[in-house]
Amino acid sequence: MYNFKFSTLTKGSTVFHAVRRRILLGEIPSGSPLVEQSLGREFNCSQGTVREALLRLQEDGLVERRGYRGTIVARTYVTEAIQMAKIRIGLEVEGIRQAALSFTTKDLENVENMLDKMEKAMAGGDQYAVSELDRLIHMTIFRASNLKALESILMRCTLHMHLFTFGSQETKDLRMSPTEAHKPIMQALAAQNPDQAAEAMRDHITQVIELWAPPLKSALD
Amino acid sequence: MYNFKFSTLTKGSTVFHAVRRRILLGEIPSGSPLVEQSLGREFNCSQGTVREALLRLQEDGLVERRGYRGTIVARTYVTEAIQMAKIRIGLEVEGIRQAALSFTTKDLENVENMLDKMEKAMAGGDQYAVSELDRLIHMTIFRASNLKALESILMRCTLHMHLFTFGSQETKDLRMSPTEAHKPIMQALAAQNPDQAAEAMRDHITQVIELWAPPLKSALD
DNA sequence: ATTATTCAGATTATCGATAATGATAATCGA
DNA sequence: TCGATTATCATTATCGATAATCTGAATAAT
Repeated sequence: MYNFKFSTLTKGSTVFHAVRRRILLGEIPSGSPLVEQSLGREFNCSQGTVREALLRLQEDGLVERRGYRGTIVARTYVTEAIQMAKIRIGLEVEGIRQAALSFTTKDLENVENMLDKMEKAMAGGDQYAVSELDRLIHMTIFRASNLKALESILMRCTLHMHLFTFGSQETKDLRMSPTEAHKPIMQALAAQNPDQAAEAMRDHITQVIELWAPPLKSALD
Repeated sequence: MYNFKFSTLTKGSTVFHAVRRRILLGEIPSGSPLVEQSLGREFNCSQGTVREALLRLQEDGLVERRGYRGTIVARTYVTEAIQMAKIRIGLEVEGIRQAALSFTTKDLENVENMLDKMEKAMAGGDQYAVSELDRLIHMTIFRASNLKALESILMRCTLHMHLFTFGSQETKDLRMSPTEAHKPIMQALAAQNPDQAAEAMRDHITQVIELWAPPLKSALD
């Protein structure tokens, strides 16, 4: 009993997240092969389960599947990253504009909570948790815009930018506080002011790009 | 010998294309369930093979997979279709700008050839072939821009718009000649003129939206 | 020397069967 | 009657084994 509903990690999900984590941390460099059978052995599951995870990673743009010639970690190029950034800005700015109107106190609390966790993760030096929480916050806000079909595109762009950033430069440890960085956004959401929220979001993303991916900055007129 | 490399539809690919076709023709309406086992029986393949096809359809945004609760044909909403259209325009306009510089005579011939096939398909009343060839032409041009990672996003947007259009209104048979409709684009590509090509592409897509999806038109400032 | 051919290995693709899950209907005890 | 529990059913998730395909190296033919 106790229908605890810690449902829910299917095994495929576990593999998906584990491999995703490795890729995003750069533990498996771009272009490296991902072999279904050996991953299956490593995670104690069948090849088919790994295959499902790889298909989902492909959906996120993190791997390239090339039929009988194997699966590799996706590669990134600056020209592509620029377009990804443009799409991301367009989506998040328009998204928060919609979201601002329907954002509830509960939603705000929810995001505050994530920001707290993010602070702690940063204090603890858990780089991966930090970036995951950041994505979670942005996706949570975007979700409130009710543009479900766009979520996967947004996620793809965000992940591509992450991959590009980590692939092209070393990690910087100096970062401003997440709470501080997201404050204007939170204020605009609390005020339910769409224009203010849109501007805050645009500024925020632009700042992040400036800090983490200078090569992209110049392309964003 | 003759390594003809009609390589080759894997069985999963066959199922993928067959189901994709049905969805795009509206033979399976939005929201309908797609059951792995019964599709497997129908196509004489195993459930796992169907599953792979469904995962790929999800990547294209044509189906929603909901874990143990089944897979359904994707639904569309006007707010989402608007954003998809914006992304599509942004991508194709920027893409053809790049493509114009590297477009070869051979590429041009290739597209001309597709336009011929498209004329014939239209004469023969093969609506699906027409739309597939149109997508193929646009993707071929975009591919020349060397933005590979963006191709799946563009495809997704295009397919979403198709689904939205077919789901929300009846088929119109009156259409202008494909060759005519794409002429300004072809001329600009032949002249290798990026700005002209970009403008031609923007006009073309706008016209298509005006003709096929009026609800989207007003949202494109 | 260059081009075909063959062959071994590595890897993905497919299969058929079984387990796990979620939704709903049936049952039972207060 | 009502709420909670259990059984049933449709469907997806997973497995282990086998088939199909690709790559590259060794070999043969021109």
